[in-house]
This record gives sequence, structure tokens and C-alpha cells, in this order.
Amino acid sequence: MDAKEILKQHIAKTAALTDEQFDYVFSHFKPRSYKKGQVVISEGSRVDHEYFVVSGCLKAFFVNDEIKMYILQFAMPTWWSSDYGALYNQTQATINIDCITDAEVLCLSNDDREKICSELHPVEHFFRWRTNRGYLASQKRLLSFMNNDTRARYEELLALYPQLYNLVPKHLIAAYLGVSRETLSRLYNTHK
Amino acid sequence: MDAKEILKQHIAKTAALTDEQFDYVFSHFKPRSYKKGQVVISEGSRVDHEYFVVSGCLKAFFVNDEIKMYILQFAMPTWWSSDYGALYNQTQATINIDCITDAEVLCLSNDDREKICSELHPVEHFFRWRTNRGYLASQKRLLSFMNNDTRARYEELLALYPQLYNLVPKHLIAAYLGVSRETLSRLYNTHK
DNA sequence: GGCGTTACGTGATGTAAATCACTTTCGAAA
DNA sequence: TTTCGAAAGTGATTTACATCACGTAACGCC
Repeated sequence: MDAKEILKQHIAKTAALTDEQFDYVFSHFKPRSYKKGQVVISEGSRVDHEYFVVSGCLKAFFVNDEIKMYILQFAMPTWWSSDYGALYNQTQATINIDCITDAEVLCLSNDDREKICSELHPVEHFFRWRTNRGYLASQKRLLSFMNNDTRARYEELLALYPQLYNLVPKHLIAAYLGVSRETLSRLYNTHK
Repeated sequence: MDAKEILKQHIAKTAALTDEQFDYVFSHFKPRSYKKGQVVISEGSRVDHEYFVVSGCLKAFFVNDEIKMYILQFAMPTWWSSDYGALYNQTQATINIDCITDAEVLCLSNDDREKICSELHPVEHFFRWRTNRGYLASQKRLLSFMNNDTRARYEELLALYPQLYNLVPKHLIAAYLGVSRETLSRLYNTHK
């Protein structure tokens, strides 16, 4: 299935667009390929686009004092990623995004998103729902952070994304869970 | 300023509505008053509405094993609050909302929100932006949770809502920060 | 007013996880 | 294949915070 079809089916779950409408919407997306390790957004830079992942896996992360890294999101196929704070407010990026694996994405500029949202009501509807899902996921993760200990969060993560365990290095999983790599290592070796 | 005017100005920041359009939108909101301590949403119940706070302060919280409480949000005037997971998915509430002080709110049902969103494109636009702001705030809080220690988060909270310190009991602030009330007490008494 | 409930302060103790230091394994490039 | 750097495992030590235990102050309420 090609990028266009993947995006089409993704949007169709939330908004009913005619083929002509979708073609018009799609014309605002720019396909792009990245190699493993390539940087998509780096802290301090200007942010113009958001990214729809077609294949591969990105990570969005924050680096504190150039020492500790915290992963905000692993972006898998059909996920969207960007520094939305910087994108919406037209400020410098405060987070980084790069590629854990080779990846194909579809790029949509902030201006084009606002343009197609204002031109087509169903597109605005789609983006409202997409944002809403992101909000709910973020709330859930926050709650999990407060409520669960590290082991529970680790198991929750693997239950949610079984692929992740083999796909990404363990120190990145630790950075997502917000614990040191040593603690994570001890956690799943002291099994049970 | 009355409830209607407060909502009008709140929406006007994001979406341009004519007076007639706003009157129509407003006709879907039901004003309601609550007393301090009154329950708005309780875990396990059905959730039909979201709430726009006109005056007073609500708290949205989760209770773990009927022991520990975690506060997801203090809802101040012009904030929106609900169990959005339950509201959007039509499932039982997993969180609670009650009133820290006497409060006036405007209630909007899930059905009515979807109705006015589909009828008026600018309203859909407004709700997309409102959700987006919530998403960004949630991401920011998550990052703060991972990155900052308790003292830094405490100072961040007070910088963001100076009123809160005198308005809400300290054990609720502790529940927001995700620490025990004892730790919070020691934190701000061991000043500096 | 007295009385009970809830909020808040503070010491003693236990514990999960950070940190530091070192070793081992793995994977890619020469 | 050898080599080198990154990733991962592991022990010792430190630390921030939870928990337990108790005391005091503040407030609704009959």
C-alpha cells in the first residue's frame, strides 16, 4: 500500500471526504524519505511542518542540559509527529525528532494545514479528532506516570507496542519510561 | 460580567462568530451552580457533558485503590473540564470532578458539541484550537514530570497559578504534584 | 462555647531508584 | 577477521521520597 492510500484510509476513519477532496488535500503533502539516525527537527531550529509517518519509526525527545534525554513519543506508521508547540506558536523548536529506523513520511506545513482546514470543514473535523486522540493519550500517560511504578509502566508500554521491544534499543525505552538504563536493565532481568 | 459574555470573549479569541451565531451556540449551554464540595462527575457514572468554568475552581482527579488521589487539573474560570475519555467514547467515567469552591459553570453535552461543530465551521475551528491548547499543556506537564524534581515542579505550579496557593489546601497541591503531603510540607518549609 | 474532624508540621525509618564505576556483549566498519 | 565504539549488565553507594507515627492548629457544627 502506498503512502497516499495509507493517509486516505487513516483520514477516512474520522472524516468522509470525496476522492476529489482527498486528492486536493493530498496535494498539500510532500513525501520524504529519511535514513536511520537522520534528524527531522532539532532544538533551536525553525519548525514549519508536521509529519505523518508512513513507514519506519521516529522518536520525539527532549534533552536536558545536554545530558539526559526524555522521549515524548515513538512515532510509528499512521502517527503524526512534530514540535507542535513551536509549530503553532511559530517559535524555535524545544524538542528534537529523529529516525530510529529508515522512514518514509508525508510532510504538511503549518500554513497548508490551516489552509485546508479552513477550506474544507471535514478536514477541520479530522484534525480536531486527531488532536483529541493525542490529548487523551497524553493524559493517560501522565496518569500512568503518577499512578504506576516503573515496572508497571514498562509492562504497559510493551503491551501497547510489542514491536518496540525488538525495534528500539533499551536505553531509549528507559528514556521513554523516565528511568535510568541501569534501572530498566535490572527490572526485566530480575524477572517476575 | 455574566457567564454569556465570558464565554463570548473566550471563543472570540480563537473564532470569529457573528452575534447571531454566538447566540445560537450559547443556546446549547446550560448554566449551573455548584456548592463547595459538590460532585460534578464521579467515577463509574455516565458522562454526558463537558463544563466551562465561569467562576470558582473545580478539580479533576483520579483515585487509586480508594487510597491515593492524583489531580489531573485544577479548572479555573475560562477553563474546560470533563472526563473527555468517557465523554468521547461513551464509556463510564474513570475520573472524578468536584468543586474546591462554590462554582458557576456552563454545561455542554457531547451531542450538542458535535452538533454545533458540524453546523458551524468556525465552532469546529474553535474546538480544534481549544483541544490543541489542552494537548500542549498536557505534553508540557508530562515533560515537567520527567525532567524536574518536586521542588522545581512546585515552583512552576505557583508561578503559573499564584492564586492557587491560598485557594486550595496544600494536600491537593501535593496530589497535583504527585508527592506526599509530608514531602510538600517539608519542601516549602525548608525554604530556598 | 466545647468537640470532633480535617489540615498541617515534623521526626524516625525504610526503600526504590539515581549515580558511579567497571565489565561484558554486540555490531559495524576497516 | 580484527578492532573499536556503542549498548547493555552488574555491584556498591547515595539520595530523595514514601511511609509510619505522633503532635498541634484551625475550622465547621450541634
